[in-house]
Amino acid sequence: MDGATTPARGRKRSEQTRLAILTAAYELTTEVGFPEVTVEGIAARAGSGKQTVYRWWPTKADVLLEALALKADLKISTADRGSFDAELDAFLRDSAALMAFPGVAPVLRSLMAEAQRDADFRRRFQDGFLSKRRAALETIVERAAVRGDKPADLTAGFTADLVFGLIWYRVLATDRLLDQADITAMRRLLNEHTGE
Amino acid sequence: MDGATTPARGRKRSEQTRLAILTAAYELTTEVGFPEVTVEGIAARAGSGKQTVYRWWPTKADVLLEALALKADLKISTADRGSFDAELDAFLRDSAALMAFPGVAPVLRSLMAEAQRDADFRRRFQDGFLSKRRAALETIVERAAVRGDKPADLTAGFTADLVFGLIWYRVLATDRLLDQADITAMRRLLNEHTGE
Amino acid sequence: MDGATTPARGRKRSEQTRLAILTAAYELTTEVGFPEVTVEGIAARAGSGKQTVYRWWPTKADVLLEALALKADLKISTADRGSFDAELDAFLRDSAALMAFPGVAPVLRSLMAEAQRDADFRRRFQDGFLSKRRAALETIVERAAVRGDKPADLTAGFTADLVFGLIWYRVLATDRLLDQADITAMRRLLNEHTGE
Amino acid sequence: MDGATTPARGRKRSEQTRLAILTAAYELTTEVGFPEVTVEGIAARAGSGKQTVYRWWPTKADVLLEALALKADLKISTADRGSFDAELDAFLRDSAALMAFPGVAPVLRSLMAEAQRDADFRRRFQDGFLSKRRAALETIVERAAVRGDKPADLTAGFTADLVFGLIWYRVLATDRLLDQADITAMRRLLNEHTGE
DNA sequence: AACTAAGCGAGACGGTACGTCGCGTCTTGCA
DNA sequence: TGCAAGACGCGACGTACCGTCTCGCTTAGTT
Repeated sequence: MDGATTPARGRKRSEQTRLAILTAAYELTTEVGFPEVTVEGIAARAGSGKQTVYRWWPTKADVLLEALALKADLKISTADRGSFDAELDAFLRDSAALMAFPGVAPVLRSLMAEAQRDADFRRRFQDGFLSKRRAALETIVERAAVRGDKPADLTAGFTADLVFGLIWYRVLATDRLLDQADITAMRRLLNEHTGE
Repeated sequence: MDGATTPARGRKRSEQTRLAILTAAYELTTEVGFPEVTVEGIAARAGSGKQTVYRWWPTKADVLLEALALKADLKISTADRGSFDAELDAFLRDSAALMAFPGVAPVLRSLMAEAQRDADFRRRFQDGFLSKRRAALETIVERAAVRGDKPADLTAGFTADLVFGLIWYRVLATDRLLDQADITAMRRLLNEHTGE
Repeated sequence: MDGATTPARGRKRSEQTRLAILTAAYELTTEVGFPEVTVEGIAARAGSGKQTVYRWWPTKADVLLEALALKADLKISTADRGSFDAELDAFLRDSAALMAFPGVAPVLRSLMAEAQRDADFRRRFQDGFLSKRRAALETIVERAAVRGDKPADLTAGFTADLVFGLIWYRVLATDRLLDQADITAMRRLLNEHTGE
Repeated sequence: MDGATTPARGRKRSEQTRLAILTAAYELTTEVGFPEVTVEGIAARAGSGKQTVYRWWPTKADVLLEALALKADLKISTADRGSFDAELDAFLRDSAALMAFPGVAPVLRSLMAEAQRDADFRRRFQDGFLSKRRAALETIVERAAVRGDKPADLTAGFTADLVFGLIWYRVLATDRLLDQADITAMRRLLNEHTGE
């Protein structure tokens, strides 16, 4: 119900243009870097008018946030793997793989940067990206709690802060991404006193 | 010795102007937020010319980086407190206090954001801020290793990534700062298997 | 035919803004003098953006050159009056009247000065103003030649140099404009040996 | 008397620096054109400080006005040659020669342009250059009046306006200098009705 | 088939800040 | 006191994008 939202008169939104804009934004960002990307530049490369960009996205960061979903596989498996450690391992591997996907790390760094500058986008970035990933990890921790193999004194929230803290700090403040050693160290740290 | 530096001809740099610019930049940032701060605005409030700002700092972020040292006490105690846990506790308290200092959290968020946009500033931010704090924490971990109360399988680098990851992720991605519970949780996590 | 000109897409140029800019430029020049006029000032008074000025005119001198055509009647009568002397008289009176029109003398002095500084504007000033007036005077001389009452050994070009030389030298190097005595002297000089 | 004007204490003005500045100004003007010449540029080329330029000359145009006297022979012969025509001929040849001297025409055009922009310099340019040459020509005309071979109805002033008008209009508004034909035409014009 | 919305590419518009340039003034230390 | 060096306050430059606003055209329903 509530389907009475005006029966959609006039010309329909062009899906082709939408994709052209998202692609242009993503490519431009990888080529010249986010700060050099302009709405004018996106529109020019996409062969669209500026107005068309502004009609559907409030800022260029929002274009990129949507482009990310188009370009990279953002799905994280939260399937039950029998043990907390196995699921944590899968989660960390998935996250590392996402970061290693071409163009993803620079885009995410730019979006996190933009979230510091624009409070409105910050909220959209949290809702559209950050909290989805957080929810996945918290699901794993909570399932471990039910199952009984969760480290005794870790809350889901603190665990998420730790894990995402590591991932983000690496990409934002250092020039290294997560490697196998990091994943191993994190698993050992979070598992060692499980049974205590 | 070392006398090869030109004997300083011409008018000397005005220390008064330097302080006025740093103060103006810091105040403006707390008042209107970093993105709204302009070099023109800084110069206007400081009663200086734009050129004077550009003569000594490459970007407004660099002004703010230097202003931070002026406004906030950036010293972290790395004094030997007898145990790893005591020193970690002091470090975390110091860090939490710094973040809670008026204006510091917004400024640091802005500088980290800027470091994502400007590769040159990124390096200056790392050298002038990030690596100094990292070095302090690594000192603590290494002293613990010598002393023998360091958690067995933690390297200094990974420990730093974990600790700073938590601190930065909190301020960048959430709206909460470190509290006593976080400090306790982190200490317990890093100490529990010390003797194992 | 001649339809090869692109069919004019996008928003059209605002005639209202064009007039506002021309008027602002002319008024500012009479109020504070050409060197104190800035493109910023013109745009501000016209209520336009600087870019709009730069989009249509290469320099502030070009704005003024066009404003001149708007503000002052630049038409010179070259109608056949029966005799060279009568037409020369009319031409000199018209020229003196133009120079006496409010604001015109300062504007023309400024444009001639600018033509010395900027070789590109020099050409536009010649094409858009100087050679038009020259052509008018040369028309008069050539008609006199046909009619037979032209001073024997004066070419059209030299006559133009003499007449415009007098007019311009007066306004540029002295502080007096042409008066009736000057017009009489010039007519006598150029007519006396007509029949010889 | 009045010799009590302080016996000149302190270091004396450096004649070497004065010449270096005048030469630098003249050369720069011929090389890059007056508008591109800056006081900073003059000082840099002369190996002096900006302050030294400002101490002795109010504007760069004044430097150039003085440099002109240094670089070009500004003397005009007003010697009695027996007839008005002979003296006029000499005057016109001298003037044409001056204009043809390397660098002089561009410099004079620039100074005349500057005189339109700066009322104070205008006066100094008139006193230091224009009226000197005018005086020379008026001397010739007045001597002719005494001698009795002056064109009957020409005043000295109007004659000067005509002659200088021609010379200046040519250099300011056209791209041709005076040639032999012009001199001949002018002589014929001003002499033909001498005996009437 | 005609009418009425909307979407669209194009591009002009009012703004605002950029980073640079040159102005003319003011130390600073040496001659 | 003159001078070279050079920092300073100031203000305009011409450019780049911002986000908004026509403009004429295209694409769909709705009458």
